[in-house]
Amino acid sequence: MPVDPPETSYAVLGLVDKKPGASGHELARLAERSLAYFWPISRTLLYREIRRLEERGWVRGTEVRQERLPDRRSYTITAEGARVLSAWLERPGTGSNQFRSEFLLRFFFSASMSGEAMKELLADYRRALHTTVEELSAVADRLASVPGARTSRLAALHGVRTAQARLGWLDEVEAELP
Amino acid sequence: MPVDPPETSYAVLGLVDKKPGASGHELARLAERSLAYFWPISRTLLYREIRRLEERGWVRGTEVRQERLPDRRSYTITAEGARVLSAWLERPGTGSNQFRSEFLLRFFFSASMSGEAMKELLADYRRALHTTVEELSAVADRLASVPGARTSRLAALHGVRTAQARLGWLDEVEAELP
DNA sequence: GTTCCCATGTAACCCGTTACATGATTTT
DNA sequence: AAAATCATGTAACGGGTTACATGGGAAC
Repeated sequence: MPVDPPETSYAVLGLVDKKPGASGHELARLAERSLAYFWPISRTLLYREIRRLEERGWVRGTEVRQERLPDRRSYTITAEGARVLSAWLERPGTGSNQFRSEFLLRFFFSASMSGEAMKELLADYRRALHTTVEELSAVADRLASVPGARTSRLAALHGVRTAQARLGWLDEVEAELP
Repeated sequence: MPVDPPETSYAVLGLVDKKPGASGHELARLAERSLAYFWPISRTLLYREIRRLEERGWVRGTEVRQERLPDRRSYTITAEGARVLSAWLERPGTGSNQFRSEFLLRFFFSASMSGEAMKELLADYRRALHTTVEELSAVADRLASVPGARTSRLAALHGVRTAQARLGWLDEVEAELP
């Protein structure tokens, strides 16, 4: 275990804090519906992080026997975990944004591409952006009527605005290309 | 060496193709000025990739003795490398976009943040976006007068439009928050 | 005399992904 | 009979980062 936990640890800690008593399975589903758009955490990684949080004493897990369903481990944040989470939130971040776009990589080298491949490249990107706009708009709309979900809704809106701007960029590009 | 090369291999291959005869050092600088915004490649990683491209026979490196400056290795794409690069460009991509925003992660959990920390979080983000807009606008402007740099210029513009949209989002957020 | 540029690497680390594994219960 | 849901993991891999290393020439 590294001395300095990765940001993902705080992400999972935050999830446990947000949904006390949740199981790994439930946290994974929550992550998939929320964090996934700006901080993806695969199921396997999430289980590993939970284990580490428990080792550090930031969350406590208790075995819960269930009748029909398989047994589950239920997690709650500890007092120390809450302190650590709060300290992380107050501390200014590094502002790191990692962004890797396969589309832009191909587009950057597209000079020697055939016209057909170029058209497909742009069309695929447009489709993907369109899907994003629809998905995230739906999320934002749903969250509009959920109390206490303001930042979640705004985070979704961040994705919507980003995708919309890129659709606009695509229009600019297609107007310019032959 | 894995059977299937990572996208970064093609990125470096593309760079060698774009700038024949360049050294690792030069390629690293080129990557820093161009790819870095949407496909960052650290210097160390780039040197490793070049070596692998050479092992695969996609680029050929020749030692160049220099007088005043240290010796350098100059790289050129091979016929097979050109075929592979072209095939990669024609082949439809997976459309993968990896995006991880430390800002959004903190923002998502900002419910329990102090007002001060919240203000700082937003201010930092605004500053970073502002810097991006200025940097990339300058790049795009410069490339406007460079022949054959259309896609490079448009790639920069993609970043500008994205950052502008996020600044607009910040306005929305600040209008809504107390 | 310190700092910047050229130039190329090695070593260690670890975060995150993918594939594999198991098994009961409920729904279609 | 098949597929989805609940539930939790292990193992292997590798892409990418960071720190460390060296050394000459030029510029300030």
